[in-house]
Amino acid sequence: MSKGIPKRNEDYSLWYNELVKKADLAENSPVRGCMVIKPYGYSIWEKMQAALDKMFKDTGHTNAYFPLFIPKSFLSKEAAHVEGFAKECAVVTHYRLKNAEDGSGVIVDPEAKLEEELIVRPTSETVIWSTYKNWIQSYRDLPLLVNQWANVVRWEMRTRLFLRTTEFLWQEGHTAHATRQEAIQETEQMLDVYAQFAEEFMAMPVVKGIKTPSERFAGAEETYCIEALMQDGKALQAGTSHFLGQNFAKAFDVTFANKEGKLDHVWGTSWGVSTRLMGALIMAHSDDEGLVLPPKLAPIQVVIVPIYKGEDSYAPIDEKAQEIRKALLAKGISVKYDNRDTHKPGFKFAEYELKGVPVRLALGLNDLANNTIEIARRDTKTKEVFALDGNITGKVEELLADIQHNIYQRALGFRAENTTKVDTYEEFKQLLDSKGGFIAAHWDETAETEAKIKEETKATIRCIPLDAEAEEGRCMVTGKPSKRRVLFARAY
RNA sequence: CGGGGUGUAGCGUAGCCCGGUAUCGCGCCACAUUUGGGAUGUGGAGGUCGUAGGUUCGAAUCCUGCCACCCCGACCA
Repeated sequence: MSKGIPKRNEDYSLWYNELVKKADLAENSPVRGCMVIKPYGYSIWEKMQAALDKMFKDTGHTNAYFPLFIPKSFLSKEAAHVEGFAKECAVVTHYRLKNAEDGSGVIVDPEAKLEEELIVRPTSETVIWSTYKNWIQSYRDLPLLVNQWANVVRWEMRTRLFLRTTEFLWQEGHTAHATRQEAIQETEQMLDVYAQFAEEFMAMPVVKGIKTPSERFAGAEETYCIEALMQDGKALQAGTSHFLGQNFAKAFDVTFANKEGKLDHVWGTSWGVSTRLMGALIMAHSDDEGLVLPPKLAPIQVVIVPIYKGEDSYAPIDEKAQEIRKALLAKGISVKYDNRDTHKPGFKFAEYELKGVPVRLALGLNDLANNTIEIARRDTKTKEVFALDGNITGKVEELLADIQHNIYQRALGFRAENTTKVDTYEEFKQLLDSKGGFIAAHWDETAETEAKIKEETKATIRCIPLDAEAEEGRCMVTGKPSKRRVLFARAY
């Protein structure tokens, strides 16, 4: 491992790419746009999964698994849906390889052509709704609350580790309801779950809002989202929850008999977050020394580094360190005791900073003599000497909680500083090119104006915030009346 | 998918213009001395120069196709 990573303020995207690789989160695979998620990176994803999965279960959902392949014909059932995904689908056309006759290797066997091509799922609405048709007959079968953890493939033109990969991991919830109102409530509930997860676990503040019609999910009647602000002033869509209306139910003819015995189409929702959250997590908190992980998602919450001179001094230090390690483990804290004698302490310090371990304990001969331990925290990079006759596990628990809180507050402060109200288009453009961030401005609610702004400034309407206050104003571009401000930003 | 750039050991690179089988640093292995912020010395291992062709007596070097990565556009979780 070479020393250091590029500086954030010199080249943000280079900093990001190098950090992902140097911190052992992921690397590129031989196939364009696909990544290998390395054990350390995957551990973080597993923690995210565990927390989200519990939240889904707590709100009444259960997991299931639907197939990777979708018959091509399914994609054409919901018009807007095809429109949205057709351009980025991977297609399976054959099922067999054979040795080339000239010995040059394997080739696709032309005789093994599929009658109907299979699409590698870009999302699962179509397979799932075609299945739901058989699962739902009566209002007694509703609501149907299912989630799946899966991989999906979207043939994106331009990819970036975690932020946009050809294949990515995600969860997709797909629910069916008897009434419009209930489906909308579900959509909103899951948006709240995402927002709560982002803020509580990722320590990342988000804005809850609604997408404009042009940014809406293909096949949805309404798309809700959570939007986060990254350190370079760009926005990142961190999760979406869609109210599908009866679109998919109609496309796949999913009906139910209501209490009056009348047939009606069911109302649907779908909602998802992906490994893109890893990118959000990295960009929300990390610095020039490496990752800064929120304690609630850090695979290693505490690292203990023994510092000794010669074999003789190791035994007593080891004994004390083991004792502390066990005490922390007993409190449910994940601890790594790094007693490798192949690396010096300074090397280890730098390495755990790169990997974002929230708390570091260093224990040496001086500490043994004084009955103390050195405690360093990653978020502020400060150190203190703690007397071991105090409650070390309590101290660490407190510190972990404080770090979690502190990085959230820091990100919240950053967002506040980088959210600006703007009333003129000139000011808007100027701000985008200087500090960026979220810009709250009036808009005339037309797709034309939205497109014009996007074309001229590359900024998009991230969302119409749910908590946007009613405020009479005039569209900054056309001067037409507007009832509230919407949130603009350049985005990932 | 269009424009630009890059690809040499695990990582970062020199060599390429002006063809003669590869430089340096980090890392790796062994031993010794080290260990409170990325250790030092000595010795050693590791490369079909992204890939497939072509030109040539000879290709990392020149030409062509392909693959991947980075940047800019169009597309997007």
